[in-house]
Amino acid sequence: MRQLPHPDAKDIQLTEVLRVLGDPVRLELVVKLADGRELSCSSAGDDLDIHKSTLSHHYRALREAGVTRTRLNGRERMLSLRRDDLDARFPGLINSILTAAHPA
Amino acid sequence: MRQLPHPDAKDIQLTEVLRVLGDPVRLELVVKLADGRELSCSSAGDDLDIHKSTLSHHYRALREAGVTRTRLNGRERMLSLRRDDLDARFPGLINSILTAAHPA
DNA sequence: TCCATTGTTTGACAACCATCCAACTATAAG
DNA sequence: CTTATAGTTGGATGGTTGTCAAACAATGGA
Repeated sequence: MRQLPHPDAKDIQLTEVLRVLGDPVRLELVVKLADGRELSCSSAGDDLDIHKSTLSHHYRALREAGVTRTRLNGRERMLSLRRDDLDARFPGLINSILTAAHPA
Repeated sequence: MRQLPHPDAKDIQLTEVLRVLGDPVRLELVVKLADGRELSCSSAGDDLDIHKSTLSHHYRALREAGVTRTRLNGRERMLSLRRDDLDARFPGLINSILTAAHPA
């Protein structure tokens, strides 16, 4: 498995995006990726008191919904937000969600 | 029961809104309310092939999440989208969701 | 008063979900 | 080669969810 499967941008489903983001843990993870950085799985979840396997399931849900992209990098997996793809498909959506979620 | 309980605008939670809208049936219902009309429960669900009790549960979920308002009117219940409240709390969110969901 | 209409509630049920734990894979480092 | 690191996978579990069906409540009309 050299690469992880990601849905094409055109196949990203709105209800899937909303469903996946309708979980506090996953929304928090996405907020952490909002600034465009790539984060490893461990650094993305390091201040959440959640078992690593649970986080792994969340990462998969986010990836399969098309919300995040996962890049293999040695023994790490770098997560990033698929902002361009999401913006192209659902203009303004991610922005307004992140604005709403951002405590500042 | 003269009035149904609705959350205050300030108590509407983002994850609840996203979770509730992350269901195809409920999203469809909200799309139908997008133009600002009030719809009775039966007219809102008349072209969906779903049992009326199931729809009733969806209506409650939408109302309790703060997405819709339900007004008692005789033996009907009139549904409407709480667009102002949602817009005030999460600027642009409902708009971008409706735009994304709109088939045209 | 009786009946039709509108919608809710309760129960049942299968499916799904978030979580933890233990075992596993794969890569990097020594 | 051996060990440590980064994540995943599969099982188990308890809780939630979407659905239908049947019974119920409330209103309006005949």
